[in-house]
Amino acid sequence: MTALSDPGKPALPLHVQIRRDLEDQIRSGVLMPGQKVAFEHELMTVYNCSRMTVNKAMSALSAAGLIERRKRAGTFVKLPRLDSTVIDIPDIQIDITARGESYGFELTERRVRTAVTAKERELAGEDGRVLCLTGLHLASGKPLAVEERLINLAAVPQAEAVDFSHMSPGHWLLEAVPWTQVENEISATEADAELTRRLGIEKGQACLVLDRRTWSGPERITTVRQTYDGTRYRLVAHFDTLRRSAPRP
Amino acid sequence: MTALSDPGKPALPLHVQIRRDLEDQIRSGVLMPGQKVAFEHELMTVYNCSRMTVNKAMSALSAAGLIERRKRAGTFVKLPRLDSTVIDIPDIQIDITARGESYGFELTERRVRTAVTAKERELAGEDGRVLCLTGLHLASGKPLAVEERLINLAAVPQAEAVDFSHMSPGHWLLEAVPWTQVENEISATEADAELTRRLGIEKGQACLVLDRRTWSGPERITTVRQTYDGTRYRLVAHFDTLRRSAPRP
DNA sequence: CCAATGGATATGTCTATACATTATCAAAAA
DNA sequence: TTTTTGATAATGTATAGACATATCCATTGG
Repeated sequence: MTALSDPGKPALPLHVQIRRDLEDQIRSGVLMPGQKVAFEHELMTVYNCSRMTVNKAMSALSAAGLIERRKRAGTFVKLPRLDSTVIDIPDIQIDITARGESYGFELTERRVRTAVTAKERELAGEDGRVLCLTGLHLASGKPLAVEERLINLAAVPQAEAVDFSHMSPGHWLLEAVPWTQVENEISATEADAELTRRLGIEKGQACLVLDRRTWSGPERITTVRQTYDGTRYRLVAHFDTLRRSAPRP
Repeated sequence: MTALSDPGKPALPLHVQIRRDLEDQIRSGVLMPGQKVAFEHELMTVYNCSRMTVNKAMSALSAAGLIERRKRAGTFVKLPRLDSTVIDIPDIQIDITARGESYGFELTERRVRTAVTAKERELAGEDGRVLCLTGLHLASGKPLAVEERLINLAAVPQAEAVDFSHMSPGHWLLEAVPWTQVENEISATEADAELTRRLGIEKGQACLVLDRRTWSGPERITTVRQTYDGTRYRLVAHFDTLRRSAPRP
């Protein structure tokens, strides 16, 4: 067995290597925002490769928003903007189990009805049928979040036959019905009487609210509001500019 | 003047056109998650171009996470995951003016001190000097958010000379000191006595909290907590899977 | 002194080709 | 039947060259 290449380094493609090198220089501060990056023909000689290979690396960084390229002038590290960063909003069940707690779901109410409220009609249209589910997400046995969900039965007819009494509808939907678009909204609210009772928290406590609407193509799938106990759980968003670029292995 | 090409359509590059077409098909539901996308050689004949051009379009979509490519098998629309979506968290000043309200900042407290608390030491290190600013963001003259900020004077010495009495420190920093990394955290809290007084809201009201830490290369720049009035302002996050792909003009 | 012009240059796009890599499928061997 | 083997087909990577496009910069003309 001759070791032609280190098995730990499975011969990373050259354009990936170039991209990584530049990324590292930006991340470490060797290349600061506004500073000029080497020309393509310079990197060509450094890496001893063709311009297309350098171009592929640079184009990827440009698409990721890390650098800016101007004809004749050259390439520069981009001044980052504070908007458009990446955030993780995981499925609540996955999130809870990931932090080592046991997950449970408890269905409180289940109704099938014709769309009447504005919210329901936005989802299912005039006279569409809607599955209304209300339940509780439990972390280590304790209530963590209240969920109020509407499912468009025209788009997901098989949902009507599913027993959600101990299964997270969101988790089921995630696997059963692939979506193509999502809209989320994060807000804060004060716990009203009902939240107080259902989450077992004090009246008036701050809660984090996550509203989510999903589509599958042109069709609306579901609308959900998850209200979290603000003290026990924080909908933590952890992000980082360079994550816009491809993740490392 | 012969109209070789519509001036409204400035001859979009072919690989961009191909990417857009596929994006549109995914967005509209013509191509559903899991479904097979045409082979490269098929798109070659459709668009009458070389394989490299098709490959560029497909690679971009793959990098954006919209499709999955498997050798020999082909290309498929990816099943979306609920995490890692794109969110806009704009600078508060820009955000307020963008929604047509007038913006104002009012400095409440300004101190230069040696790092003593854990938070300060995390920013400036042992015995580092820190600029502590506390202020109020005003939208249309009314308090909207309280800001508590620490600036690492070792990294940003020029901040000590700046008059922040009516200027948002965050906005100044954004232009004065380019950063390379950010970490954010969103949480909810109940308004305590001080928040109640400073924001002019009722005691116990729910507030949205945004904690942010920025780096410039290996160096820490600033730590800030912005606490928003939960009723008047919602830190609204609006996102969409396909935004991972490049934005449209 | 300022404006217009044009050349030089770096990036953008595209082609045609080559070979590498890998998963699939079918035929051959056990 | 099960396993192995090998051909095949798809993507992945890389090349060299060509032309397009935008813009910086110096030279020229007013």
